[in-house]
Amino acid sequence: MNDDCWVPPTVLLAVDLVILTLRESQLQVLLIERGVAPYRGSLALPGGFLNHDQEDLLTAAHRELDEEAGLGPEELHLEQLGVYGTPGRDPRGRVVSVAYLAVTPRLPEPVAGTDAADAKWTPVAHALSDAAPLAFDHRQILADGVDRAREKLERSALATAFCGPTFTIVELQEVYEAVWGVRLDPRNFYRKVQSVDGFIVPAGPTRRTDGGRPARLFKPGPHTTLHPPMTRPQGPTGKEKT
Amino acid sequence: MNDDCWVPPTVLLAVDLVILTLRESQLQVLLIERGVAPYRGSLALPGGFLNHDQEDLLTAAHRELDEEAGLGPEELHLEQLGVYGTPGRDPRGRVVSVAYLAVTPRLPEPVAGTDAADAKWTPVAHALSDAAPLAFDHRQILADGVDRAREKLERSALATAFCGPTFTIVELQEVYEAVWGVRLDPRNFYRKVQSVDGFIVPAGPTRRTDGGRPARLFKPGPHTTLHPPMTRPQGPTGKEKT
DNA sequence: TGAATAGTGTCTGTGAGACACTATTGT
DNA sequence: ACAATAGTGTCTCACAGACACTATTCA
Repeated sequence: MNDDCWVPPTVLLAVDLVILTLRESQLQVLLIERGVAPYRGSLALPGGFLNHDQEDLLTAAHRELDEEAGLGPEELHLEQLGVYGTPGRDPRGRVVSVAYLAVTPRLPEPVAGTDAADAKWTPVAHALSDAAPLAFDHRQILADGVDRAREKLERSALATAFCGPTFTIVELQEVYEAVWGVRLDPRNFYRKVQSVDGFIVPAGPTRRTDGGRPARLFKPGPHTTLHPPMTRPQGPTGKEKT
Repeated sequence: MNDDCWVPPTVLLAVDLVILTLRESQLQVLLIERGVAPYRGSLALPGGFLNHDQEDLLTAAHRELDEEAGLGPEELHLEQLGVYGTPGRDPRGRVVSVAYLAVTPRLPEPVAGTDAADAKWTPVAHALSDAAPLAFDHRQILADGVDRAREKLERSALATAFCGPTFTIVELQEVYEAVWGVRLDPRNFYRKVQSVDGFIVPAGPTRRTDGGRPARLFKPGPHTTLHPPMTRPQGPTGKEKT
């Protein structure tokens, strides 16, 4: 089957980042407008090729995160999402891309003067719609990333990664509502989230709001996996397979 | 940051397969004994490099599955597990490997006369122990694969992929017990599994056993996601993070 | 005082787990 | 008849969801 002189083919390796945050109660993703061909002018996920032959994948992801979004590696949730390597997905040749999922609490204005200052926060619903066709197969990658985030909210403390160092329970609820695309009962959520062992712990006193009773502040607890898990109402949001 | 003449580095791309099955009520994995350096003589997951420049990743995984395990693509659960690309993981150079998880119901004897006839079913517990050091980072890949399987048993109909076209409920229970490493109450499991909508449906009459009442036969139902999910007893099996 | 938001009490239905019990086979 | 395995009934406890109610702030 193999020639004696057969050598395995090589491919170009890239990383792509799905960077999610919550802005204006909406799930948003960081997109950049491509300045070079291919797909020049289209929106795309931040990403790029490995810098050199010995660069680790996760290191490369962090480097791109810093270059294109100005976000350092401190306390930033970063998780491998999958590999996208269909031949023809990139017109430049055989490019295999490793996608990473990142979640950030911060609300920096459209990212300061960085390498790619044309980075824009975009509502996920819009980025996935037909109105804004993304470059390459980035729409699929984004969809997979959002799906992953939805699942991880159930069994992990990922939701706190959307919030600042301290947060109110209502803020946490907004994360669940935005990512899952559902409405939750505040009273039941209030007790449920506190009954999960090690999920959140009280932090400091209270925070004033628009004119109601001030809310208690919490910070992430010691556990990253939730027992019992948060239960997502079965709804039209999660794609059901028949 | 980039030279004008900078070109992105290329890497070698491989696929590795975690092929799980149930034999003698144990979760077992298909391993091959390497005939060539590096790690000659060690046990390793089946896998190999891309055949050519335009081969799709999933296609390559199916090809290796066929070559090394004699398993065709028919009705075989195959799912991307992750990418393993740490520099130095392969002494031959920069090799990035895409791992796939496969689950098979069949119990072919140690695989017929195929390309790699030294493929062996090995209990996962043994393969993960220090007694049988696997080549490369395959121990980590295997551990990740088993973890993924454990999670998927909860929310998907993956368990039926371990069984033949028809199966009894006790057989299905043995899958859960072996993969999760727990004991379940047969009576509660019996009703639970039937209450999950579209998980399993009756098939044919009954199957005789060693000397008790014959069991009804079932086959996989139309749904691949389980509502509500099967609940795994919290135990020392699933790694808890603190 | 009233609007607004935070937080509590309590009921009800569903489902998990425990386990006594019945049903159907081989020897 | 008895052992062995399949399948049913039923109780109890925990928890999700619904929702009335209390608490604390600002205007």
